[in-house]
Amino acid sequence: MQYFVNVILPIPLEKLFTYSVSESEAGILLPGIRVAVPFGKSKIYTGLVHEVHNRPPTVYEAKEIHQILDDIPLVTKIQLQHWQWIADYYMCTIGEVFRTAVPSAFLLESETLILRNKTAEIDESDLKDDEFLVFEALEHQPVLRVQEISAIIDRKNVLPVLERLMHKKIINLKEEVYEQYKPKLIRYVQLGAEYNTEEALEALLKTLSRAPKQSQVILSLFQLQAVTKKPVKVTDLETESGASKAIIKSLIDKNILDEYLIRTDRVNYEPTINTSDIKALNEYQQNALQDIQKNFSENKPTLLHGITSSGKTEVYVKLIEDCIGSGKQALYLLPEIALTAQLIGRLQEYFGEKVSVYHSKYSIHERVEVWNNVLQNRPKAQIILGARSALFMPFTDLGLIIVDEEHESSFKQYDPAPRYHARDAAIILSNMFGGNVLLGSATPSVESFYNVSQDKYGYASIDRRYGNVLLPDMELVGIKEQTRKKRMKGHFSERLLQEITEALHIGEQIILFQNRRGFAPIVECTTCGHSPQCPNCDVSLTFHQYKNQLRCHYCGHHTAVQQSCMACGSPTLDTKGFGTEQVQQELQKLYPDVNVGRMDLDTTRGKHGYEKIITSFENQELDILVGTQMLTKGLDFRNVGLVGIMNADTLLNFPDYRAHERSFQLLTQVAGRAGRTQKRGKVIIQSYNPYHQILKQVTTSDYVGMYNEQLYEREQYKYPPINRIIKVTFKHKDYNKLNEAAEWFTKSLRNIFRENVLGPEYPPVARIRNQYLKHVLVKIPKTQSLKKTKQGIKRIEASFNAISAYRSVRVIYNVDHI
DNA sequence: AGCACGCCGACT
DNA sequence: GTCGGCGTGCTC
Repeated sequence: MQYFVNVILPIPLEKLFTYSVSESEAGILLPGIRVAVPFGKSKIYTGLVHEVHNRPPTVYEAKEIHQILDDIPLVTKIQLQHWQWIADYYMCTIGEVFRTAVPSAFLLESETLILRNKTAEIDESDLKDDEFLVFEALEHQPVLRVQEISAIIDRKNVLPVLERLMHKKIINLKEEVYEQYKPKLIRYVQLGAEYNTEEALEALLKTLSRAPKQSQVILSLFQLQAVTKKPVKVTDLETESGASKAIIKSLIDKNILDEYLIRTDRVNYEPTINTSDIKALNEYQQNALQDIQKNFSENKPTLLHGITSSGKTEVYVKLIEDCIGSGKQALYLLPEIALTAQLIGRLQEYFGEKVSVYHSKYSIHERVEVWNNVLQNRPKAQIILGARSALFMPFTDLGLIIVDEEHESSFKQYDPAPRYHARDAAIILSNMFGGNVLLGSATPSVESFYNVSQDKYGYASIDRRYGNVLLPDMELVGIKEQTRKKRMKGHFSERLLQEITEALHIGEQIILFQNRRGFAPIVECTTCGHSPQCPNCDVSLTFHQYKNQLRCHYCGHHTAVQQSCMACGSPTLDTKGFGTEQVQQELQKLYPDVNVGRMDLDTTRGKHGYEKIITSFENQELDILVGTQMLTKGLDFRNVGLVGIMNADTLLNFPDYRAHERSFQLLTQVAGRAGRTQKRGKVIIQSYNPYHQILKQVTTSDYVGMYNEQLYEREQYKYPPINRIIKVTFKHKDYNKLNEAAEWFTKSLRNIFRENVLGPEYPPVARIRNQYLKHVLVKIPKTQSLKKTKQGIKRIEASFNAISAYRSVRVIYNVDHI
């Protein structure tokens, strides 16, 4: 009897790959165990066992697996099912899901190592120059990597050289597979065993009397041990004694100190946090909770519609408590940016060590540890708090998923595949466990509210702010007239400045929102009208004053700012539009004594980027915070009295059927940052068109009005949630080829789907990173089978790929594109 | 996706 | 002549 495994590889190929295994291996292997397998001529990949079977492939000889990497499955059966759903629904391969779902440390890579072959006789004169260089390098270093060889002989293609050396029996090649994950070891020290007696110790101190630094280290060690009775970390000893690493090392070398290593968890929390009791819910929260529980008893996903600062988190906490009380795991999903120390701290306050955090700013090692803790259903990972990718944790008994800020578009992954929506995928996952899902938002997505109206989701609401704080007072300020009459100071209306001065005067903090980073999006020559463009993308370069650079926000290209026009040489350059940098600068000029901070992509790089800014604003080291939409994501500042929106028009005029919905959500969310305590907050919205319907709906908090209007429009134009959409993107560096290919594909689509095919159309930015783009939209009416539609599209793709001229054009599907 | 193989221009 | 450029096809 022969044995085989079907393996998922982390590549965008539809099929699984079959490898042969021995009988004993077949006895060990289970779906979800990783295996290292040879793939192609020389690579070794990490694959995931999908099935163990006895059916030999008919048209090819199966290769043998290289190695088994786990003794128990790393991925659960439910996960594999869930992955398959994602792959089918979002039109990608299960391999692509595999790639994003597991921490990258689980995907081993192979690397070719070059070793010296000691057995053969070498005739050095027989070697060519480059061969000699490699030979010589191997005399000094036992192992070389391909990359290093490439550097030594200063050439990209090293294979011919290596082949010749192999032939001359000078080197051996070895495929090294290595685990990227290494347990974290902490170095501890203790006094050497021979100094355990008092006499020996005294003698030691005496000998060290002429080495004051060293004896200080010993004394510090005693002090530390006296305090804690626990093993002493080398790092602690360093800080306590003030001695350098070298001094401690010399003591270790002399065997006066013993060094030893202990394996630790990276994801430990300081156990100093006192878990506090969960706050009692007020009447409105209590009602909402009851509604939710009623829907949960029918296993219905439920939307919690609670206005900003109505205390949704307390309701979540209560539900989590119930969930973990019954021994199940809970998942709390948030948009990436809202995952701040603030919220993590708040949950830890209630649940202590049971909370683990998982998101992209955590290192690959930390992610592996959280993964293992969840897989083993350890108490410390009973509650997972994370961004959309936390959905892929290997839960064994998931009772509850909370999707907070449900309307956030960042729950939908845009690039690369799988282009999944974490909210929707969460509902599917929860179904597989028979658990419950709660979607929370102050401004629910039109989709979710529609699903409530269709009785697909349950509904609960809180329409009172916590502590009965009033919703902020919102004021629209038209700036068209003021601009014309030159009565604006920079981008500030008199009204806004008045309120800022007032707020500063009474010591309140201010948030100013401008949804564009940098200083100005366009630099223009006043003489010839030329403006610098990105060489790789079809966009103008954004001026960043702070670095005196022109930057492309699509590909990252940047150049220094030119003093005169590149086209005509005229020195009169002007900027158009404005971003957060400019707002910050203008403020600084208007209020020289005030501390103005800025929060956007440029100031929040790095693992603790957000936290630094948020903390200093919280601690009131900053009086005014200027920022992009990052500011809207669930931050809770106590002392903000005024929120200013610099220019609402850029949001409203976005060329997208969702622009109005999104503007409503964004503006409502920013406005909600004002006045979270007793005093009523103030919001000023500047706009060229203050009579815009959406702005009116924002100021009157008319969510239902916005929803009805949007639904009417979407019905008219057949957009979601009435219809489903699949966006097909074509991508190629050759403009003409792209057009031809897109035209061909669209024509075929139109043959089947008729008027429900839109395009092909260039996106607003038609070229990114030297690749031209074209979009086609396929609308799918309620009555049309989604599955059949996808099959139809896939069939067209198959014939498309059969045309050799088109094959190199990338086709990208985005199901339910936002 | 990688990554080899294969066929063409520009340089030691 | 070699080197590396990119188009093409395959991977159990």
